[in-house]
Amino acid sequence: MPELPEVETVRRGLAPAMENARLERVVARRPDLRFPLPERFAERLGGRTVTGLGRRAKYLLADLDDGMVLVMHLGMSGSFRVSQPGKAALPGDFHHPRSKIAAHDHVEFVLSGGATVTYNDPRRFGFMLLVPRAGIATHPMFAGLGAEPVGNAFDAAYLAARLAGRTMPLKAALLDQRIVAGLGNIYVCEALHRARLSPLRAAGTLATPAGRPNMRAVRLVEAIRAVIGEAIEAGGSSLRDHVRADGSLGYFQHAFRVYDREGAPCPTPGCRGTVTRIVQSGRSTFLCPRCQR
DNA sequence: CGCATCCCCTGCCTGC
DNA sequence: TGCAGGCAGGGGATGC
Repeated sequence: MPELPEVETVRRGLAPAMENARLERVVARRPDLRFPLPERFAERLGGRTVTGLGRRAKYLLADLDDGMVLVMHLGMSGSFRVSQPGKAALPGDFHHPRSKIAAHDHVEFVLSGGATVTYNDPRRFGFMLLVPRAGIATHPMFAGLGAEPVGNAFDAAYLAARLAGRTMPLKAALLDQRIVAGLGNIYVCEALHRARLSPLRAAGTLATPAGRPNMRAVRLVEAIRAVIGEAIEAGGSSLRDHVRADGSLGYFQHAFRVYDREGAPCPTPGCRGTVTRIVQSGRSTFLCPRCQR
Protein backbone atom coordinates (compact mmCIF):
# COMPACT_ATOMS: atom_id res chain seq x y z
CA MET A 1 0.00 0.00 0.00
CA PRO A 2 2.10 2.77 1.23
CA GLU A 3 4.34 5.09 -0.69
CA LEU A 4 5.47 8.41 0.70
CA PRO A 5 2.06 10.16 0.59
CA GLU A 6 0.35 7.26 2.34
CA VAL A 7 3.04 7.02 5.02
CA GLU A 8 2.87 10.77 5.57
CA THR A 9 -0.90 10.49 5.88
CA VAL A 10 -0.48 7.74 8.45
CA ARG A 11 2.01 9.90 10.35
CA ARG A 12 -0.41 12.80 10.48
CA GLY A 13 -3.16 10.50 11.64
CA LEU A 14 -1.12 8.96 14.43
CA ALA A 15 0.69 12.06 15.66
CA PRO A 16 -2.17 13.57 17.70
CA ALA A 17 -2.63 10.31 19.60
CA MET A 18 1.01 9.32 19.95
CA GLU A 19 3.06 12.46 20.40
CA ASN A 20 3.75 13.11 24.08
CA ALA A 21 1.84 9.97 25.03
CA ARG A 22 3.33 7.27 27.22
CA LEU A 23 3.29 3.69 26.04
CA GLU A 24 1.44 2.19 28.99
CA ARG A 25 1.52 -1.26 27.51
CA VAL A 26 2.84 -2.79 24.30
CA VAL A 27 1.61 -6.12 23.01
CA ALA A 28 3.43 -8.10 20.34
CA ARG A 29 1.11 -10.85 19.19
CA ARG A 30 3.84 -12.62 17.25
CA PRO A 31 7.62 -12.59 17.49
CA ASP A 32 8.25 -11.45 13.96
CA LEU A 33 6.96 -9.41 11.07
CA ARG A 34 9.26 -9.37 8.08
CA PHE A 35 12.17 -9.58 10.53
CA PRO A 36 12.13 -10.74 14.14
CA LEU A 37 10.95 -7.95 16.40
CA PRO A 38 13.76 -6.56 18.59
CA GLU A 39 14.63 -8.58 21.69
CA ARG A 40 12.25 -7.87 24.57
CA PHE A 41 10.38 -5.49 22.25
CA ALA A 42 7.30 -4.96 24.40
CA GLU A 43 9.29 -4.66 27.63
CA ARG A 44 11.70 -2.12 26.21
CA LEU A 45 8.91 0.07 24.91
CA GLY A 46 6.65 -0.15 27.95
CA GLY A 47 6.75 3.03 30.02
CA ARG A 48 8.51 5.08 27.33
CA THR A 49 7.08 8.37 26.12
CA VAL A 50 6.88 9.20 22.42
CA THR A 51 8.46 12.62 22.08
CA GLY A 52 7.83 13.03 18.36
CA LEU A 53 6.58 11.16 15.32
CA GLY A 54 8.48 11.79 12.09
CA ARG A 55 8.95 10.27 8.67
CA ARG A 56 11.90 9.62 6.37
CA ALA A 57 11.16 8.12 2.95
CA LYS A 58 8.60 5.38 3.70
CA TYR A 59 9.70 4.95 7.31
CA LEU A 60 7.84 6.20 10.34
CA LEU A 61 10.16 7.28 13.15
CA ALA A 62 8.84 7.50 16.70
CA ASP A 63 11.34 9.25 18.95
CA LEU A 64 11.33 7.92 22.50
CA ASP A 65 12.35 9.58 25.74
CA ASP A 66 15.23 7.16 26.25
CA GLY A 67 17.09 8.24 23.13
CA MET A 68 15.89 5.37 20.98
CA VAL A 69 13.83 5.59 17.82
CA LEU A 70 11.10 3.10 17.02
CA VAL A 71 11.43 2.65 13.26
CA MET A 72 8.31 1.33 11.52
CA HIS A 73 7.89 0.32 7.89
CA LEU A 74 4.50 -0.70 6.51
CA GLY A 75 5.69 -2.91 3.69
CA MET A 76 2.94 -3.57 1.18
CA SER A 77 -0.03 -4.20 3.42
CA GLY A 78 0.67 -2.60 6.79
CA SER A 79 -1.76 -0.16 8.38
CA PHE A 80 -2.44 1.46 11.72
CA ARG A 81 -5.71 2.25 13.37
CA VAL A 82 -6.41 4.36 16.42
CA SER A 83 -9.23 3.46 18.74
CA GLN A 84 -10.30 6.01 21.29
CA PRO A 85 -11.23 5.09 24.81
CA GLY A 86 -14.29 5.61 26.85
CA LYS A 87 -16.83 4.80 24.23
CA ALA A 88 -18.56 2.15 26.26
CA ALA A 89 -20.69 -0.01 24.03
CA LEU A 90 -23.42 -0.17 26.66
CA PRO A 91 -24.11 1.91 29.76
CA GLY A 92 -22.13 0.47 32.63
CA ASP A 93 -19.79 -1.41 30.37
CA PHE A 94 -16.28 -0.50 31.44
CA HIS A 95 -14.51 -3.15 29.47
CA HIS A 96 -14.18 -1.71 26.00
CA PRO A 97 -11.25 0.64 25.99
CA ARG A 98 -9.75 -1.45 23.22
CA SER A 99 -11.07 -2.23 19.81
CA LYS A 100 -11.70 -5.82 18.91
CA ILE A 101 -8.72 -7.81 17.76
CA ALA A 102 -8.84 -8.41 14.03
CA ALA A 103 -7.01 -10.92 11.90
CA HIS A 104 -3.38 -9.84 11.38
CA ASP A 105 -3.33 -7.40 14.29
CA HIS A 106 0.30 -7.95 15.21
CA VAL A 107 1.32 -5.10 17.52
CA GLU A 108 -0.70 -2.97 19.90
CA PHE A 109 0.33 0.22 21.69
CA VAL A 110 -1.85 1.19 24.65
CA LEU A 111 -1.29 4.90 25.24
CA SER A 112 -1.50 7.01 28.37
CA GLY A 113 -4.33 9.08 26.92
CA GLY A 114 -6.37 5.88 26.73
CA ALA A 115 -6.20 5.42 22.99
CA THR A 116 -4.87 2.24 21.48
CA VAL A 117 -2.83 2.16 18.27
CA THR A 118 -2.93 -1.17 16.48
CA TYR A 119 -0.62 -2.31 13.69
CA ASN A 120 -2.21 -4.68 11.20
CA ASP A 121 -0.29 -6.31 8.35
CA PRO A 122 -1.66 -9.34 6.48
CA ARG A 123 1.41 -9.94 4.36
CA ARG A 124 3.89 -9.07 7.09
CA PHE A 125 6.31 -7.33 4.75
CA GLY A 126 6.43 -4.51 7.28
CA PHE A 127 8.87 -4.36 10.17
CA MET A 128 9.78 -2.52 13.36
CA LEU A 129 13.25 -1.75 14.68
CA LEU A 130 14.75 0.06 17.64
CA VAL A 131 17.69 2.26 16.70
CA PRO A 132 19.54 4.82 18.82
CA ARG A 133 18.63 8.32 17.66
CA ALA A 134 22.31 9.20 17.41
CA GLY A 135 22.90 6.27 15.07
CA ILE A 136 20.03 6.82 12.65
CA ALA A 137 22.00 8.79 10.09
CA THR A 138 24.62 6.06 9.77
CA HIS A 139 22.27 3.10 10.06
CA PRO A 140 22.47 0.98 6.87
CA MET A 141 18.77 1.43 6.30
CA PHE A 142 19.03 5.23 6.25
CA ALA A 143 22.59 6.12 5.32
CA GLY A 144 22.09 5.63 1.60
CA LEU A 145 18.65 7.16 1.22
CA GLY A 146 18.23 9.79 -1.47
CA ALA A 147 16.56 13.18 -1.22
CA GLU A 148 12.99 13.65 -0.08
CA PRO A 149 11.00 14.54 -3.19
CA VAL A 150 9.23 17.45 -1.52
CA GLY A 151 12.34 18.67 0.28
CA ASN A 152 14.62 21.54 -0.68
CA ALA A 153 17.50 19.27 -1.65
CA PHE A 154 15.51 17.70 -4.47
CA ASP A 155 15.93 19.73 -7.64
CA ALA A 156 16.92 19.19 -11.26
CA ALA A 157 20.64 19.54 -10.53
CA TYR A 158 20.42 16.88 -7.83
CA LEU A 159 18.42 14.48 -9.97
CA ALA A 160 20.65 14.91 -13.00
CA ALA A 161 23.76 14.32 -10.94
CA ARG A 162 22.32 11.06 -9.63
CA LEU A 163 21.15 9.84 -13.03
CA ALA A 164 24.12 10.88 -15.15
CA GLY A 165 25.65 7.98 -16.99
CA ARG A 166 23.04 5.46 -15.89
CA THR A 167 21.70 3.20 -18.60
CA MET A 168 19.04 1.58 -16.48
CA PRO A 169 15.41 2.39 -17.33
CA LEU A 170 14.24 5.67 -15.88
CA LYS A 171 11.46 3.92 -14.00
CA ALA A 172 13.87 1.61 -12.21
CA ALA A 173 16.04 4.56 -11.25
CA LEU A 174 13.10 6.41 -9.72
CA LEU A 175 12.10 3.36 -7.70
CA ASP A 176 15.63 3.22 -6.28
CA GLN A 177 15.32 4.73 -2.81
CA ARG A 178 18.97 5.80 -2.91
CA ILE A 179 18.14 8.25 -5.69
CA VAL A 180 14.75 9.59 -4.61
CA ALA A 181 13.41 8.44 -1.25
CA GLY A 182 9.76 7.55 -0.97
CA LEU A 183 8.53 7.00 -4.51
CA GLY A 184 6.83 3.71 -5.33
CA ASN A 185 5.15 2.09 -8.27
CA ILE A 186 2.10 4.34 -8.41
CA TYR A 187 3.74 7.72 -8.11
CA VAL A 188 6.59 6.87 -10.44
CA CYS A 189 4.09 5.95 -13.15
CA GLU A 190 2.09 9.10 -12.49
CA ALA A 191 5.09 11.43 -12.42
CA LEU A 192 6.54 10.01 -15.63
CA HIS A 193 3.24 10.52 -17.40
CA ARG A 194 2.95 14.10 -16.19
CA ALA A 195 6.50 14.77 -17.38
CA ARG A 196 5.74 13.01 -20.70
CA LEU A 197 8.80 10.82 -20.25
CA SER A 198 8.96 7.13 -21.12
CA PRO A 199 9.67 4.77 -18.22
CA LEU A 200 11.82 2.81 -20.69
CA ARG A 201 14.15 5.71 -21.47
CA ALA A 202 17.70 5.39 -20.14
CA ALA A 203 17.97 7.28 -16.87
CA GLY A 204 21.15 9.04 -17.97
CA THR A 205 19.32 10.87 -20.74
CA LEU A 206 18.07 13.38 -18.18
CA ALA A 207 21.59 14.74 -17.77
CA THR A 208 24.20 16.27 -20.03
CA PRO A 209 27.52 14.40 -20.28
CA ALA A 210 28.81 16.75 -17.59
CA GLY A 211 25.99 15.67 -15.29
CA ARG A 212 24.01 18.88 -15.61
CA PRO A 213 20.21 18.79 -15.83
CA ASN A 214 18.47 19.12 -19.16
CA MET A 215 14.85 20.08 -19.84
CA ARG A 216 13.66 16.55 -19.14
CA ALA A 217 15.16 16.61 -15.66
CA VAL A 218 13.51 19.94 -14.96
CA ARG A 219 10.16 18.59 -16.13
CA LEU A 220 10.45 15.40 -14.12
CA VAL A 221 11.36 17.13 -10.88
CA GLU A 222 8.39 19.44 -11.30
CA ALA A 223 6.10 16.46 -11.99
CA ILE A 224 7.35 14.48 -9.00
CA ARG A 225 6.96 17.41 -6.63
CA ALA A 226 3.49 18.13 -7.94
CA VAL A 227 2.16 14.60 -7.82
CA ILE A 228 3.56 13.87 -4.37
CA GLY A 229 2.32 17.18 -3.03
CA GLU A 230 -1.17 16.68 -4.43
CA ALA A 231 -1.30 13.12 -3.16
CA ILE A 232 -0.38 14.17 0.37
CA GLU A 233 -3.09 16.82 0.26
CA ALA A 234 -5.56 14.16 -0.80
CA GLY A 235 -4.63 11.90 2.08
CA GLY A 236 -2.87 9.42 -0.19
CA SER A 237 -4.40 6.77 -2.40
CA SER A 238 -6.76 4.11 -1.10
CA LEU A 239 -6.57 0.95 -3.15
CA ARG A 240 -8.38 -2.15 -2.03
CA ASP A 241 -8.83 -1.74 1.69
CA HIS A 242 -6.26 0.93 2.45
CA VAL A 243 -5.98 2.95 5.51
CA ARG A 244 -5.76 6.25 7.29
CA ALA A 245 -5.42 5.85 11.00
CA ASP A 246 -8.94 7.14 11.62
CA GLY A 247 -10.46 4.70 9.15
CA SER A 248 -11.25 7.26 6.47
CA LEU A 249 -9.98 6.86 2.93
CA GLY A 250 -7.52 8.86 0.90
CA TYR A 251 -8.89 9.91 -2.45
CA PHE A 252 -5.91 10.46 -4.71
CA GLN A 253 -6.73 7.23 -6.58
CA HIS A 254 -9.45 9.21 -8.34
CA ALA A 255 -6.73 11.48 -9.73
CA PHE A 256 -4.67 8.69 -11.29
CA ARG A 257 -3.93 9.47 -14.91
CA VAL A 258 -2.38 6.14 -15.88
CA TYR A 259 -1.94 3.85 -12.87
CA ASP A 260 -4.29 0.86 -13.13
CA ARG A 261 -6.00 2.48 -16.11
CA GLU A 262 -4.96 0.12 -18.89
CA GLY A 263 -7.03 0.72 -22.03
CA ALA A 264 -8.26 4.17 -21.00
CA PRO A 265 -7.71 7.13 -23.31
CA CYS A 266 -4.59 9.09 -22.43
CA PRO A 267 -5.58 12.11 -20.33
CA THR A 268 -2.90 14.36 -21.81
CA PRO A 269 -4.73 17.20 -23.61
CA GLY A 270 -4.65 16.63 -27.34
CA CYS A 271 -3.09 13.17 -27.08
CA ARG A 272 -4.96 10.37 -28.81
CA GLY A 273 -2.97 7.62 -27.15
CA THR A 274 -4.18 4.76 -24.97
CA VAL A 275 -2.92 3.89 -21.53
CA THR A 276 -0.87 0.72 -21.79
CA ARG A 277 0.48 -1.74 -19.26
CA ILE A 278 3.94 -3.21 -19.59
CA VAL A 279 6.11 -5.13 -17.13
CA GLN A 280 9.47 -3.84 -15.92
CA SER A 281 11.49 -5.72 -13.33
CA GLY A 282 8.48 -7.91 -12.76
CA ARG A 283 6.19 -5.03 -11.84
CA SER A 284 3.45 -3.30 -13.78
CA THR A 285 4.22 -0.02 -15.48
CA PHE A 286 1.38 2.09 -16.89
CA LEU A 287 2.13 4.63 -19.58
CA CYS A 288 0.94 6.31 -22.73
CA PRO A 289 3.40 5.22 -25.42
CA ARG A 290 2.25 8.08 -27.61
CA CYS A 291 3.00 11.13 -25.50
CA GLN A 292 5.60 9.70 -23.15
CA ARG A 293 8.96 9.84 -24.84
C1' DC B 1 27.60 -1.66 -11.95
C1' DG B 2 23.22 -3.10 -14.24
C1' DC B 3 19.57 -5.99 -14.49
C1' DA B 4 16.49 -10.04 -14.16
C1' DT B 5 14.60 -13.36 -11.13
C1' DC B 6 13.03 -15.05 -7.07
C1' DC B 7 11.60 -14.61 -2.36
C1' DC B 8 9.10 -13.10 1.85
C1' DC B 9 3.24 -13.57 2.84
C1' DT B 10 -1.84 -13.29 2.50
C1' DG B 11 -5.94 -12.03 0.04
C1' DC B 12 -8.63 -11.02 -3.83
C1' DC B 13 -10.04 -11.41 -8.51
C1' DT B 14 -10.32 -13.82 -12.88
C1' DG B 15 -10.93 -17.57 -15.83
C1' DC B 16 -11.75 -22.28 -16.52
C1' DT C 1 -19.05 -23.92 -6.52
C1' DG C 2 -14.23 -24.93 -6.53
C1' DC C 3 -9.71 -24.41 -7.75
C1' DA C 4 -5.48 -22.73 -10.00
C1' DG C 5 -3.04 -18.91 -11.36
C1' DG C 6 -1.96 -14.11 -11.54
C1' DC C 7 -1.51 -9.99 -9.29
C1' DA C 8 -0.87 -6.43 -5.39
C1' DG C 9 1.43 0.14 -2.60
C1' DG C 10 8.06 -2.85 -0.87
C1' DG C 11 12.55 -4.28 -0.60
C1' DG C 12 16.34 -7.51 -0.16
C1' DA C 13 19.33 -11.46 -1.75
C1' DT C 14 21.30 -13.84 -5.46
C1' DG C 15 23.25 -14.84 -9.82
C1' DC C 16 24.86 -13.61 -14.31
